[in-house]
Amino acid sequence: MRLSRYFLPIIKENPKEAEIVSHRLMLRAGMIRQQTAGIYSWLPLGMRVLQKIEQIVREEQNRAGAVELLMPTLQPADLWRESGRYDAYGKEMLRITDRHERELLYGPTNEEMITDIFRSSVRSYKDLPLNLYHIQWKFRDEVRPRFGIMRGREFLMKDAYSFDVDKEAARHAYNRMFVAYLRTFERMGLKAIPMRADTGPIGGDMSHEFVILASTGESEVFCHKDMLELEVPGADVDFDQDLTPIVDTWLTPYAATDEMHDASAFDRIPESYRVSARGIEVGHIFYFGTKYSEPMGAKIAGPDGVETPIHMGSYGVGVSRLLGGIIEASHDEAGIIWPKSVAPFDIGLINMRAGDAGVDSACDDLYEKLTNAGCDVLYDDTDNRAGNKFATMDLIGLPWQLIVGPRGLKSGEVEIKNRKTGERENVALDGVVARLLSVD
RNA sequence: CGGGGCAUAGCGCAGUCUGGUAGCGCACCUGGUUUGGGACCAGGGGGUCCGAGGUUCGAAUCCUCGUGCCCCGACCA
Repeated sequence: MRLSRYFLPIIKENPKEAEIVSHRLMLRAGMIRQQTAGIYSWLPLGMRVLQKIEQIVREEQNRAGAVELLMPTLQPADLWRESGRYDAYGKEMLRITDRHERELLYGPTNEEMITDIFRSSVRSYKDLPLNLYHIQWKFRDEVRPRFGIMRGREFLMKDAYSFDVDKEAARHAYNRMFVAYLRTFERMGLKAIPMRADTGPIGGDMSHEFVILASTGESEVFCHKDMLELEVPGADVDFDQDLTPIVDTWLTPYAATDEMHDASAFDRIPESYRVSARGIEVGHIFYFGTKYSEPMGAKIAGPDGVETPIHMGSYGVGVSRLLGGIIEASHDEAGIIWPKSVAPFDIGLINMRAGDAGVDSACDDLYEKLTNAGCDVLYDDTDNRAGNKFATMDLIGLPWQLIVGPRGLKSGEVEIKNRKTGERENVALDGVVARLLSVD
């Protein structure tokens, strides 16, 4: 993409409303624009990252055997009356009336709707297990939206719902999502720690929040240092096998959020192994049994022909929140540092002397070669003063910068810079494409 | 929902106390000089001063009532 033809509204000064670093950087890098409290437009750069994150989530859901569909943002109120949540949900739910006075709501979550879809078509235990998910915008009318995209009212969420014949089968479904989440966050360069969460009236140990550590996190979290060293399962993990051994290794070291914290258990950990930090919740999984299937009549016939309510679980990932989370976890004074897997572009190509025939043609040539090699390149071909090109590239945080100017070309060299380490390297012009293709 | 604050050009702000031609920096446009890490010179454009009422010869400024946004707390992917 040529910058001269792109839409990248960089802001040089700090918007005063943005207190935390991810919010500030997203506004400054031209990724988002607030439209009203807790509601944002996604500008081109932000949308690219959002789609990258979404795609990683999607790939790992698919790998774990979940099946994608798409449910609407608007839902009929009657569905929620069936589960009893229409009244219970309170003011956080945005309620809408259409021209025929029909009551609708902007979905804050989709348990009711997915249960409705399931019950209309599935009758037999032979159709199970089943895990359906979608990635769709949600709306929760938070009292106080804040931190930019991290706590918006409108947010993009991946929500998956599992359907199983009994609790044991549901545990396997739970474990599959557990492992999928470990992989999902790892791929985004995040250390996400599963922490036991409140299960509410269901009880048991089948609810976990996935929390990433960041100094600006909203809540306080505690864990054993070992938790940070655990190995995340590889892409070859077999989701049909018993995943309990993997999950158990992740449930053994101490890890708890503020509200689940057991101070005395924590104190039994040797002091040098205690980690107490701030955390951002990026995922939440839980098993809730027949909470919705029972009132909504979602039953299946077992081998004996007897109909029983299905056992369900739901599994959420805050897709839009992850952008903020990743930035909180990965930035410096100059701006964002995107992990390669979610970077909006792989390489920023800087033309130091736009308008100079020699530099232009060298840049154009590199742009074409890198693009043909499958790289996403943001090519700054503008004739702005040299100075702020670097600042812009640093701000938007592309993993690599490729700097081409008359000085280097004189000796047939260009410069590459690693955004993360700040290391610069001069490379022969004819070898730089190969060099960039070989780096991470 | 409790507490605090803010609203003046795209962004950051001054002006408000003490009413009298709407300003500054950055950004933007034109011309020129520049060019290797947030340039320089000259010129220029851009404002229902959040809204509605009121007081006054005259309101960004004073009064009343709204609205929006931000921050702290309680609640949440």
